[in-house]
Amino acid sequence: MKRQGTPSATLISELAGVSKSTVSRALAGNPSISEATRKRILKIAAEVGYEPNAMASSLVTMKSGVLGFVIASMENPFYQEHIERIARLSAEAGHQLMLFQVSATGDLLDVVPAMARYRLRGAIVIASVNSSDKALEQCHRHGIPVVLINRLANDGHTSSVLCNNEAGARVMARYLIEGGHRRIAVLSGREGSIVNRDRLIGLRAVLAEHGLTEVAELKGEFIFDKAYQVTRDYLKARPDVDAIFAVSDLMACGAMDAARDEGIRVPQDLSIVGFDGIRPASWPAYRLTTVEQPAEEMLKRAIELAARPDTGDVPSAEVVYINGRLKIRASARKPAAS
Amino acid sequence: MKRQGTPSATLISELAGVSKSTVSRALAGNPSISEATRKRILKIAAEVGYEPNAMASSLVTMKSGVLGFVIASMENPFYQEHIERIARLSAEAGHQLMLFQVSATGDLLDVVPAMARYRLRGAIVIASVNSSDKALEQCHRHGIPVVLINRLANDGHTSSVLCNNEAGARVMARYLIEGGHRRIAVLSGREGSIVNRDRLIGLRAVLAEHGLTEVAELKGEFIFDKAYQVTRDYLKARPDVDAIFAVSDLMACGAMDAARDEGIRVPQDLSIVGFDGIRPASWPAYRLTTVEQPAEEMLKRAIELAARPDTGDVPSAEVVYINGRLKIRASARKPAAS
DNA sequence: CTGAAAGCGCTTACAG
DNA sequence: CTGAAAGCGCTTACAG
Repeated sequence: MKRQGTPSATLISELAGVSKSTVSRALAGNPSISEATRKRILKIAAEVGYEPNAMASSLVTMKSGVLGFVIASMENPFYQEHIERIARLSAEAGHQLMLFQVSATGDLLDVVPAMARYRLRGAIVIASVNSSDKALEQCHRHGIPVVLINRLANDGHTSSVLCNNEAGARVMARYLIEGGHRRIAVLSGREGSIVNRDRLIGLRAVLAEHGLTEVAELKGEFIFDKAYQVTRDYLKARPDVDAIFAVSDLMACGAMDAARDEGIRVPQDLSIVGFDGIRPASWPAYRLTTVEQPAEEMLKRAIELAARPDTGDVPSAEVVYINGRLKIRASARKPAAS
Repeated sequence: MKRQGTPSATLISELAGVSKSTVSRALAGNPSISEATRKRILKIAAEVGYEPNAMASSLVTMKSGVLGFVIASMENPFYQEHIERIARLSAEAGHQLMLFQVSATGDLLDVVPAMARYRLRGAIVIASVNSSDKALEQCHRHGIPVVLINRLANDGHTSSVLCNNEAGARVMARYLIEGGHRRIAVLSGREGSIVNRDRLIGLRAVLAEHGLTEVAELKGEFIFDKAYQVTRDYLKARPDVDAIFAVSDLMACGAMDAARDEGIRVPQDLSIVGFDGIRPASWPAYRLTTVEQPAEEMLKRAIELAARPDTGDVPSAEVVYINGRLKIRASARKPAAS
């Protein structure tokens, strides 16, 4: 009368007339079990709908199949768009994904206790969540490898996967120059963000090679409305500007809307480019020329690093950069065909 | 030499010189523990960074604090945008969220085994994942209450939370009529979708009250590109149409882009409205008049239903409808001020 | 107010 | 090829 709820290995073993050790082995595909018994056990398990309790397994094996994915309340749709992708990739790699959300003003530290309670195999943290050294150190103490997306840590044990933001910005800057643009303004993101920093560095390096500097820095803070407003204010005075290099697609879209509302044609009067590869950037309203982050590869690598088998000896942190890809659409004047 | 890894209750008990029962009680806030011992235990626990193993707890308490969130690879950004919201709401309700992703051509059935292995407390399934009767029945057998978002099941145990799509469509239709629109085309979604069905029903009911029917049905299948193309083809012939009622914001944005590319001004020449409340709909490129789904309330209710305490006796399925809200922006001609 | 014991559902040496 | 036993880290009656 005990087993009224979910079937357990014990139930199957009774039904099959074997020990629960055998049931466990049969379901795990242990080759030491005879074909006949395995078949019988599998059949019975299927009939009663038995699935081994993952919590119990992980308790005894001392390893978890659960990866944490830490997100922040974010304005940038880039990560939102890839949530399915990371869920799919984790599943393919044999892991489950558990979501942790930290508020815009919070810190990774807020969710470390929960992460620890679930004894995560590893965790992936997106750039927009504040990750204090203390939080990172606690993760390490809890034995949870963490990998940061588009962000760097300087402790010895936190890995990072980044789009090669500087290189991508260089490619874009060169494209702009080849297109004949000389007076380039930059629409920048939040200070202190490594994404913002590296993309600016890339742009400025190329400008410098050509004896140029940006004609203006508009501070969009990675926020759509802010980007719209600051761009609109800037354009109102009809400045002598060729192109706006936005540090993110979201801001580029805001800038394009500002131009439209000012009656400025893109790209005839002004080129606008972005970085990221968000969906709306491809819509006819924008047709944004941009550098696409290699999301699939980045996430795949992040999962590998987060789930890296625990080889006793300290696996030193890895930092991997993956190149983005220039996506030419219609928001920037193109180089003359050669 | 055993406890080298993550601290356990046993470690704390040794450090504090008490039994692990006491440790467990102290951390659970059991009032039978004296202030002094509790303080001491809490202090030690904090020092070594002890967090009780959630897997072990759920094993003995036989209850899980984990909710499943089942998503599909989807074109519609509506749910993507609310992933943070549901993560936050779950956390506030004391649950963790585990993500399950089923492919566009797959079925909920694909992830039921995984859901079962983790002995989920409950699961929330968004409209775009195919949920066969068989999948739903298996969830029931596994004791996992499932709640469907914007979709209905006809078995007796699956709950649903829906935006009141029909009522919302009625409100919008009336608004259009009051604005003087008489020749209204509809840009519809996928057949068989209850969202599509109910929104069409609402629209048509109001049209009928005014002796009208739609002047055309454009099939957008809930896909941006499709909506753009079908609308553009339709508008090319300069049909005599007042307004396009799009069954989703995403399609409305596609339709607006089509109008723009055809040189048709919105709303001067043509009104276009949507339904959902996605972010880009609020951007200056669109300024879309729409009906916003009450996502916060819907998700909150869904979480409550999915986490409903298991009261032995079968909790019959609940179906809750929540009204959307008309959001007036600039994509539709407004009724004359009265 | 606290502890010893049993048990949740598994896996894995250790025997045979 | 299979089983009995121990144990993963907890919680919870049951005693005291």
